[in-house]
Amino acid sequence: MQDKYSLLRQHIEEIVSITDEEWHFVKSHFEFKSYKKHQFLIQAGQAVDFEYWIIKGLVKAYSIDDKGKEHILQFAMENYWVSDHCAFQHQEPGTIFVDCLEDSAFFCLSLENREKICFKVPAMANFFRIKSNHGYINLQQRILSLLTMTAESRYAYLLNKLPQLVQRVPKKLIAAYLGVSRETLSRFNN
Amino acid sequence: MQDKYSLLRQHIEEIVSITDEEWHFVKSHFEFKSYKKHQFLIQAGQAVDFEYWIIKGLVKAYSIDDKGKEHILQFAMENYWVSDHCAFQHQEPGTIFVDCLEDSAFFCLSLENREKICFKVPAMANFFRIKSNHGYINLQQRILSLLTMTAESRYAYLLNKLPQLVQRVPKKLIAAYLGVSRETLSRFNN
DNA sequence: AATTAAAATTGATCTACATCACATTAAATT
DNA sequence: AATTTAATGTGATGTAGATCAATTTTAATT
Repeated sequence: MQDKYSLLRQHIEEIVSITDEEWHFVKSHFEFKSYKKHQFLIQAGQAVDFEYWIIKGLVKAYSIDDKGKEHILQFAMENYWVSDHCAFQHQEPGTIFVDCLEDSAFFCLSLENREKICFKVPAMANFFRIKSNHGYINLQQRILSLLTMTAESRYAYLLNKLPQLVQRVPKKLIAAYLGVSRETLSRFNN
Repeated sequence: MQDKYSLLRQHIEEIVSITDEEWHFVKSHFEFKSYKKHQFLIQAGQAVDFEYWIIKGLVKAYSIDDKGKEHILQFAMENYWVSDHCAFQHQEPGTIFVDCLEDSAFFCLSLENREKICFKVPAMANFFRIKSNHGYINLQQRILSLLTMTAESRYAYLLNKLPQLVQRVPKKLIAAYLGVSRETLSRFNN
């Protein structure tokens, strides 16, 4: 049964162990969806129904400022989790956009279902705790990079850390992620 | 029994419910410590033994760049959690400093003890999961503020969000938190 | 209270990076 | 293959904020 569900179970069992019975329960709370390139998972102003675990594909999460400029909060690809976590958590209208840079497939988890599985299956509470902790650590490092590094060294750092991402994504989006204009990025090294 | 331990229990029970028995178990895994102003909880290059829950006081978590300049990752006061989470999680030498801006008191939790209580008391796994999630959301908002706002509007935003912090802390540290020089900060508004 | 040290202000100058404008190249779409 | 659309590159110029330097104000410490 090497179907798409088994990928999710593998992802979970890299962090915690769950029994077949628990997995059966957990599995039933996820919903599969797939989207084409350019389609939106989340739009500012609208309800945020899910957190998305990415089976396949690549998305960007971003906000648009008053001048219409795009600022990228996150790129998310296979095995990443993405949502407008703030709006999702508080069940408020979203403030950011999430759309697909490639055709993509997801397992979707509602807030209600997430809380159900976390309180019914303790291992899942630990799974999300540990995942969330890793996410927190990553964001702290990004904040430090924004405070301490020049745009050019942030670019060098990203090239080193996620070379495949820089290949997979137009440079103007890399610029919007690094907090630099695309013109300036284009003037950096090679 | 309105001692310092009851504050911690209150803090936990704002998020999840635990029985007296569970609390007894949890409580025994925390260690109380207090530090004077200017003392270090964590220093770059040294082991990071704990996560700290702040009972009383105020600390800053920061890194020092190659030019000796200080960049503040976090201010933490009563009811906040603070550590070098990255080093703590991986049990590696720290890369940041955490020191006290005021005389402070803490409950300290080792990694081993954190995992023990999370796997023994499911409610605690949920407590840390939910706390970590909130932290993640806050950091995302800070990243967006660094990407989208000018230094001046970041300052206005902070003044509005945490006015008491801005009172409690020298402005040059506020500058180091916002990612702006103290001279520039001093030229803003009122 | 006196002394020392730290914090905040203010001016002058410098620089990393933004913005604007337009040319070039590459990738979608018909 | 031809046409449209998006991505990238490059020069010229502008600006938010940095850095340097010196002064004033405020807070610690003896």
